[in-house]
Amino acid sequence: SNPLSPATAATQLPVVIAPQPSVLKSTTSPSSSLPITCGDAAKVGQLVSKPHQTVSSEEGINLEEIREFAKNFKIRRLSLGLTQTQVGQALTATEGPAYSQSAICRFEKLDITPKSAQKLKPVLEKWLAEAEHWNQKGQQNLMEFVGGEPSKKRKRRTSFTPQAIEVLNSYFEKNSLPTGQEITEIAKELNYDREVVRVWFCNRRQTLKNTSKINIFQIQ
Amino acid sequence: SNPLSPATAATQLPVVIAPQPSVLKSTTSPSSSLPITCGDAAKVGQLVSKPHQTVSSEEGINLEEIREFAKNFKIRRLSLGLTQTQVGQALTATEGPAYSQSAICRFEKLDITPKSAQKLKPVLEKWLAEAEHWNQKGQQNLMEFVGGEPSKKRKRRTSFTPQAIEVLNSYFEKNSLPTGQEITEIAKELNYDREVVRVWFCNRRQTLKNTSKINIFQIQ
DNA sequence: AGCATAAATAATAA
DNA sequence: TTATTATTTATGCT
Repeated sequence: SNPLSPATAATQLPVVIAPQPSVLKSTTSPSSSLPITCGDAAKVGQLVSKPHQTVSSEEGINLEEIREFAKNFKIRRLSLGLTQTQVGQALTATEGPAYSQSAICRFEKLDITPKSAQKLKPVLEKWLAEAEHWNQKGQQNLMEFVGGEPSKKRKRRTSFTPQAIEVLNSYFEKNSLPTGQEITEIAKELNYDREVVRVWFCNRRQTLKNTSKINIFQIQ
Repeated sequence: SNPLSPATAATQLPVVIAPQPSVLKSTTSPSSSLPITCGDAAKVGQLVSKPHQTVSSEEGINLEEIREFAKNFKIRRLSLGLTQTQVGQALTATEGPAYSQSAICRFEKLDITPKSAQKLKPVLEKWLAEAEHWNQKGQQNLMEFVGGEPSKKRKRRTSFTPQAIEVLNSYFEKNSLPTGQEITEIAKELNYDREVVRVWFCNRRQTLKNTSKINIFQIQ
């Protein structure tokens, strides 16, 4: 199976979120002493903080339920290793109109009206459950479901221009351990500091080492 | 009590992390087909991917156990709403020498030697358990334990005037990487917070990079 | 309704 | 490790 998920029966430390887990980011700041303007478009995050009003009067919406879901949604999303952007894009692809990163963000923060939240909740719930289902079958399946690149590598930090990197890489391919003389020449050609080029090769070798984690013979 | 933790008995959707949760970020890219140079200082992330070697031969270290812990550590940390920086700072305060954000990052990514990981694991385990304990008693207690501000609010988003942006851009054109001294002067001239100006340059460099990246065909 | 981008967080070159 | 870049999240705005 997935090399990232070996055959050990269960996690050694089963992660069970505490009965009353904290909000991931204390975004719904409880210390906010601003008066709740329960006017035309009060947000869930505001309403739910009112102790006795857990059900939106007009709509018959269980705000408490939504709040719990929003909280759990974030944790489950993170457990799957997904970003708000990924969720938004995937939803846009599968569910129809458009779900921007902003929309996911605002849902998680409950910075939306109860009506919007109520509408969005089942969509997210269904999608997340499906995503978790695919994840069971391996990370690759999840990423396929999400629609992102299966293994989009994080771009390496660099202060070099793309052109320079291309040249450096071509040199590196030929010889990953250039001599001092060669380094000097490359630096001159690219018009970079010699020391910078030397360090680039060091880090490049380092990266190679660190990224060559997977045994090529190990078919998942 | 805490307005964030109302009296509802339990979470409606108890978040139980799946038996085999995925790594949060797919950092250990499985597609890498580079040969493993099992040299002097193989990292846990490297070693653990070798199917039959779950125990480091020399050290008697259970790599699989460490990997599971690292994975769960991240999820549990996020569930508590803590950042790597917070963990590092708190550990530095309570446990002694120094645990930087980078150190936590590297542990979670297992970009460290088994020996280091083995040494760090119990420290993190103990600390995290304690943090979870305090969290049970309310978010405030957790934040107190962590030592950070109870509810550090996100800075309000700054709106630059068009004039200010014009000036900033002209500076950026001349030098996209101003020194601390220069930043201070620019901030003073424009009457903006120094930090705000610094971040503006960071983001501006980012934007430039992202837009100039479009025409790169590095399709392998 | 969502884009553009400021701010915050994580990863990594030095 | 430490500074800085890369990435993600959050929000001002229209």
